[in-house]
Amino acid sequence: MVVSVLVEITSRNTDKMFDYVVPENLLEKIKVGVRVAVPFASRIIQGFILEMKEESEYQELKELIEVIDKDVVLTSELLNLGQYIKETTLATLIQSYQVMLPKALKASKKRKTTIKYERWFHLAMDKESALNLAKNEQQKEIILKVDEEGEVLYQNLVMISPSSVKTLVNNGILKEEKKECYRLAHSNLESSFTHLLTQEQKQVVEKVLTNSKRTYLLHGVTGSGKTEVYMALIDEVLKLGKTAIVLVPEISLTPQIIARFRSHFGEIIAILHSGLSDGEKYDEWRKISRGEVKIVIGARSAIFAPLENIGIIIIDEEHSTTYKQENNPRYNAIDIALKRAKTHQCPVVLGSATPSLESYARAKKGVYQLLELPHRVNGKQMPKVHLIDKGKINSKASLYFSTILIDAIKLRLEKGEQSILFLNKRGYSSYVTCQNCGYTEKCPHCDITLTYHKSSMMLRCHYCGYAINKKRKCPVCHQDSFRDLGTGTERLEEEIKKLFPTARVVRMDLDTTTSKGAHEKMIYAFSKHEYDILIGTQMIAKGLDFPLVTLVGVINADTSLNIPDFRSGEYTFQLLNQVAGRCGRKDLEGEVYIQTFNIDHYAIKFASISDYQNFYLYEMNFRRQLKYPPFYYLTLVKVLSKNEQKALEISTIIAKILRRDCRECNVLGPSMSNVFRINNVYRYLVLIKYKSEPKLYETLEKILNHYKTQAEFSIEVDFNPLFVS
DNA sequence: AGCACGCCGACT
DNA sequence: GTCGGCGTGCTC
Repeated sequence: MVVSVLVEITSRNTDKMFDYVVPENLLEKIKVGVRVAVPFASRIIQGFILEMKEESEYQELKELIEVIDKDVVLTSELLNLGQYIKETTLATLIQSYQVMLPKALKASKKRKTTIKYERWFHLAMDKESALNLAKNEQQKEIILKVDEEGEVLYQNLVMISPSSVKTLVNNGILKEEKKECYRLAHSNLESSFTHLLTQEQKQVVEKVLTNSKRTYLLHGVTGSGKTEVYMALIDEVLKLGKTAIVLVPEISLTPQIIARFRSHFGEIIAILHSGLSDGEKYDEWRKISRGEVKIVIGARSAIFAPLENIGIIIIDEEHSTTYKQENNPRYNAIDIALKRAKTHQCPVVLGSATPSLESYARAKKGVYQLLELPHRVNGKQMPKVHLIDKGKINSKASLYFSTILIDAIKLRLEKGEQSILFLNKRGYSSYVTCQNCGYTEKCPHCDITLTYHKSSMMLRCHYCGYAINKKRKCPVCHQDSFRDLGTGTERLEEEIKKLFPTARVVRMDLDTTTSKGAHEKMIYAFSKHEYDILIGTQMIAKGLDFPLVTLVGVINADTSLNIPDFRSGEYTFQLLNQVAGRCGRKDLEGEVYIQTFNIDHYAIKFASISDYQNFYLYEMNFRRQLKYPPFYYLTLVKVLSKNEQKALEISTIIAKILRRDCRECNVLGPSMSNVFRINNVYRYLVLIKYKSEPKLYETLEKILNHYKTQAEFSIEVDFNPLFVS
């Protein structure tokens, strides 16, 4: 017997099958989809069995060394899915498989994450004989305890005497048994979820149930109760004996959401999120793989959960950019969902208050079926939004807050209500500039200014992590005239504390949430009204639900508007909508204040009146004129090199080949990327626009294979990229 | 990816 | 004369 093995080496050069002879003693263990150890060149490596056959064309076969798994890790569905990922993203096949599995199942030189075992002890004989054999009081105590409970964990015996336990086992009185166990810290949050659906929600659920092979776009305003709809749908799916996958953006996978699902569905859920350790993720994965759970909730990669018999796939906040993986394989979880749904003949529900233009356009064309939840469940109007022209702010109290916003916060403090202040920039200041000579502190490895973090007195590069202590004097003119320009959340916090010395303020951004559980603790404390004001970045925009929040302030709506990307308007609209949706969710009315220099910008205007329809029409018109998605497809080719000339040279050649071989494409560039140098690597971009281009994949694959042995530069291909700078 | 093989410069 | 630099090419 011969097996074809895909070796676990991340290189285009080795991304093919290698055949091995199966020795007699392993014949019983081999299966397609298990991991094996094989000799490869002069070492031993891991790989996956992808095929079994009687003979090989290759003459000098080596022998398989070991079969690692007892159970299949890549089911036949996942094997096909990996092929699909490779074909649609041009990643290597091995990358496509690796992305579907937990880290614990990946080959690595470092210490491996393994299955955790518990040590259980029981009596090897009856109580009386055991007691007769006992040599001392401690041994007797242990025997009595074990007899009483039948079976006892090691942890509960060591406190009596670890050495006695050992002796009893050695003398054959106690018997030890190792049992596999799962490590998972259970959330102890209670949930007040009530199960009654509104008429609107019921209709949506019924529509999905009538045709279970479609893709649905659920367009529901913030607070319209999309989660209740998801849960009701899953209830129905479970009744049919089927399973469900729910994807949510990582940052909205809050303890609140988890608690809601847990209290409704109990133990049949597996939850996959970045807060889990590798071991915990592996445990959750095994529960899924063994069919011990029926529902999987998780971020992007949960779409690969090895569930059987899937009855529905739900993708919440479907417009979220987190569903696209930004490194190889550059897949989009929505595409994977559609592919898996086809295999399982089940519906996909894409939910959002602000659907991506691509999805909404598909719904309008009838590719997806549109479902709408236009009202909030509490019967309340959407919060009132006030636009504040930053050009006209002349508040004496503060540089960053308009008087009207300060008054609004003050009012909330007096009424004992909570406020959320949003600023999409962390740190203290985004530039440190010398007022005397104009020198600005920049990262030595990247083309970017350094951000000042006051708490650590350091300047940091947000691209490569470079950090230095802040200097007192300008290194160029030696004057003591550094100024901090541009405001981040850190300075905002300082300012708020100055303005409202008695207010209890908490700041949530990447800097304050790195330690494990910090994020959870802050949310919990804020929900218990231990704070009056929550200041934060992007991470507070999604999913949070606090009944006492009646004010949302957007300090600077222009940060997302100014990113150099054709989707900046769409991102701004989505962000403002989401942030605004954080208030007025229960009985109290909410108000939103948005400070901006672009008070007439369409994205801000339409967001302020929650007018998705007109935003969509306006944005579509712009996309049509400039030949952007959803009217045209995009593919982005990046050429990276430490050698600036080389990057230019290769990207120029690639653009030329594409212009020659893909005549139906519009090839733009090469151009320098927005941040030209990151970590001393230069990047050139070639952007391809097309309605249909039959030869594009083939051409790009040829280019990748042609240059696969090159070490001086690398080429990255991104189909349907979300960021093109 | 890693490692061997291979062909040219500075050393015990 | 040898040690070792990293360029090229192969791995069932």
